[in-house]
Amino acid sequence: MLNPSLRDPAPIFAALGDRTRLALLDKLGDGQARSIAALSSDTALTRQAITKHLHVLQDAGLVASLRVGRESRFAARREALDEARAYLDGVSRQWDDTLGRLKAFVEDGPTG
Amino acid sequence: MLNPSLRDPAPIFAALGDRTRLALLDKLGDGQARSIAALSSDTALTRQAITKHLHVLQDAGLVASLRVGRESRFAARREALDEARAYLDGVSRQWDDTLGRLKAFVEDGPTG
DNA sequence: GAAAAAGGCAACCATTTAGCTGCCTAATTT
DNA sequence: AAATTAGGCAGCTAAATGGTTGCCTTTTTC
Repeated sequence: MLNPSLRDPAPIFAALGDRTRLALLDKLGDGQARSIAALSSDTALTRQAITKHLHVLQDAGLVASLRVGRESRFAARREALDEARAYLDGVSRQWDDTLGRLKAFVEDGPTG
Repeated sequence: MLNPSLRDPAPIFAALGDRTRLALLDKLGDGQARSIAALSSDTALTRQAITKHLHVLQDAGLVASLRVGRESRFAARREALDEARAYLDGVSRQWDDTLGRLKAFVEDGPTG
């Protein structure tokens, strides 16, 4: 098995697998915590749709939220992102060792 | 906007967002091309389920297939993986610059 | 040439997902 | 205290997802 890491990275990738959510992470990328209203303005989607996406990101650990007065502020979290990166780096490292055979697949047809 | 890369990385992440598919990529990680039958053995799932997953991976560019005689051989592809890695690295680099503010969010509450 | 192995195709089902609307509560603002 | 703003909660719908079974074609093998 490749990555014997403790958590299953699939939910993190699943959370990243949506344009709207990637855009939200992009907005939060400056480190500012933002309210749902702030994150919903300048989108075509409704506040509730954005709220759902934020919860998906939060369940995956990619953002954290904090209630402040009447608003809920969301901010990006490094940890889950780093898990995803570490996983992909592990896969990439494994594939590095076998590039020759992959090349052979393309040029000469599969050998396995 | 963060990554002005040509393709939308969301479909790649979506393809990675499933345990079964990550396991398939893991199996293909040694560079050997494998038939659907080979990839379906030792799974609890049916051949057809595995076939569907392989097509999801193929649509995302993470694997390539080649018909050889009566079998379809699948092999891992670097390109899509590298796109995903490059995207996450870009996000990570952006977040690096703002770690101080993220820290402040955790310790002192959000400031935005 | 018959049997077995590999796999494509289609239909079906249950669950999840992505979005909406409507309504209610809780803070702020005026 | 009334109006506004932020957002939670519930219910609904359409489409996508993950899985199944059944059947057919093609290629090997015996």
